[in-house]
Amino acid sequence: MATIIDVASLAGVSTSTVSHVLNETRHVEPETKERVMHAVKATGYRRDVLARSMRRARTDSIGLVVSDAGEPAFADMVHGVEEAAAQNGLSLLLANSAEDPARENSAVEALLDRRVDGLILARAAGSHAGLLQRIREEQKPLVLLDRLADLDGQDTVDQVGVNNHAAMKSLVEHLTAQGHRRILLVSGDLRVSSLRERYDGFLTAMQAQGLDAQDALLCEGTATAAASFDRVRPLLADPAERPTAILACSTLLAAGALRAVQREGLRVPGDIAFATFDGFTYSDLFQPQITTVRQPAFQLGESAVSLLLRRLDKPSAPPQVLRLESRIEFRLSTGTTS
Amino acid sequence: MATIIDVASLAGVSTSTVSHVLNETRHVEPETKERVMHAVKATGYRRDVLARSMRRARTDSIGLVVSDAGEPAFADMVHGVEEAAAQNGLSLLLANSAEDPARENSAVEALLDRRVDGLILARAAGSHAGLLQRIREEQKPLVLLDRLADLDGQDTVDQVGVNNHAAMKSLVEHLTAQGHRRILLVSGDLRVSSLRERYDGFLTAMQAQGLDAQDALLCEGTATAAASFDRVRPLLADPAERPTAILACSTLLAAGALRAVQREGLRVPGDIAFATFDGFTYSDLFQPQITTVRQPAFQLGESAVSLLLRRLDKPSAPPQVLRLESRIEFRLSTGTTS
DNA sequence: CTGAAAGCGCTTACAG
DNA sequence: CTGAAAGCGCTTACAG
Repeated sequence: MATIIDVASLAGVSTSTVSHVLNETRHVEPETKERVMHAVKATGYRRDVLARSMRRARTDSIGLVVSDAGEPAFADMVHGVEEAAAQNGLSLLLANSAEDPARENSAVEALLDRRVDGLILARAAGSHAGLLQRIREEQKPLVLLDRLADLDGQDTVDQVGVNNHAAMKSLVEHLTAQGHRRILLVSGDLRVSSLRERYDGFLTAMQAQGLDAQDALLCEGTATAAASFDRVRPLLADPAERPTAILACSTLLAAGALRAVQREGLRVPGDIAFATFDGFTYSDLFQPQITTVRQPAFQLGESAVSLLLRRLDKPSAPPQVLRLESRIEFRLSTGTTS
Repeated sequence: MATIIDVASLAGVSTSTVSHVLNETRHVEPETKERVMHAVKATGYRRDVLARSMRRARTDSIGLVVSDAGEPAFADMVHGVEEAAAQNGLSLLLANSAEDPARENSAVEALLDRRVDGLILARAAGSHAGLLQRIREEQKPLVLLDRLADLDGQDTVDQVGVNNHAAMKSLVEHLTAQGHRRILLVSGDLRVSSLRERYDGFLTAMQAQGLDAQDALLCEGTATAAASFDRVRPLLADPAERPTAILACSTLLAAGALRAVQREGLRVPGDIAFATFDGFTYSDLFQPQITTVRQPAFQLGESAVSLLLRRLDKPSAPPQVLRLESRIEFRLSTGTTS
């Protein structure tokens, strides 16, 4: 491989000049510049990214750690991040914590070791409190994605998520407008900020409708489809007691709850209404057609990169919290009996 | 940040010794070794990955370029690659070509520039012929994933995909056993090896059943759900002429075809049978329940990393072609009328 | 068993 | 407008 020395000697200039031409970092006589560019072509020279990064503050790469690479919503976020990164000439280093805080920590350390210019994190449930502190002490630009930090009023970190409260409010209003009073919320692991927000939003919205928490059935802490199934099924047994609507806070939880509904021989929406966050692919093609709060996952990823670029540009700018709007796809599962 | 010099002087040894202790690359007196390790702790020293990579042949990173990061099957492959890479201490650089050969080329160049130890490629439809040649001339270890190369009998590159022929054969036999003769194949872009294999497998299997190509309806070249819809719908209009079964070769194609079926007011499987490759999430929870050839996408990703590691270990080993088996989920969409 | 020193391929003050 | 040279933080022959 040709080095900058080869180019310099072929062009009859110093390596400084070659470097400055390549980086456009100081004025070079047009004629000299052209000689350099010719030498670059002739030698097939390609700048060594590693050597370059070692000298500069930047590596032109960013790191992304997601909590569950297997979930479609996160896959879409990854997609969005990749797209935006590539468009800005940044390479993307991807890691998956699989909801394991220890893996999350080592993934972050590996990325810090590789000197990524910045980090985007969709943290694991139960993410270690020290992690953000650690990244801060490394002074590494950071953007939280989807799973945000509750920084007691202080926005000390850039974040982008969806407006869970608003979406939940619309959903609850939609259900109560149709007479539903006993609504089962399958809320999942409340250490996850997005799930916590949906949970809080639910309670607030119910209260606003004059329904207190007594009216609500709450399944907290369920983290898997199997757990969701196990928790939901017993609640459906007694026709007099059972909820008239189920609201699942993630795809996994929805899958478990829906299976419970089917195992109990109930029909959606005939016997029970059903809605979910995130949801299933191509919902409109299948029965039951399920009302779904669809996150703009791809855009979340893109926005995370935007925030990061802004932070790289202006390290001291005030932190920004972005809330994108989810779109609610109303379908027959919460409509009148078909 | 502490450097190796800080560690060396604190331990009272040379940087060589520190380096050798850290890399376990030559014998060091136990006592000396301990002094070094203490100094490492005391200084909070972390080896600079960039400087290290510059001196060594390896960067402990691999590059993955997928053709469509938005597709669930590819997302699962990414997941599998990440998992296996992390387990082997490799960082993963991810890029998406979005089925654009030009983007694919620049993604590969970016990864080569970053000196990844090896590349895993799920190539774009219409991938430039020169790409593999280019990677070979860089002598960069390469594994093809899912979208394999037809190397006229010569296996000159490591590859891992699924056994498309066998899966297609089972599917066709399943359909013909139920009396289907007019089967519509929505086959997609035949430049994509996996789709080509499914197409070829279909023709072979039909022939083996004594059905010639005349009996088959073939939709080639459709690359999107919309194209699939447009091509399929007219074929369903005439009850006397229409196929009795539809076989889609990807999720996207299935979505378009299924929409066409529904728009024509046909019922699955009452009016027409339906099966697909890849398919939809949680198919068992929804109607119609669609018979699906499920790729072991995660394992494909893992296997690609295995092949790459093997290649890194033994650069001159004979290339290996891995074919994993797909699992066919038989469901009501190809069963008797429900 | 260990060290002094060259060198990987760049960037960037410093000097003119 | 350009160049000589230091230096980024390591690894690794070479030497003893």
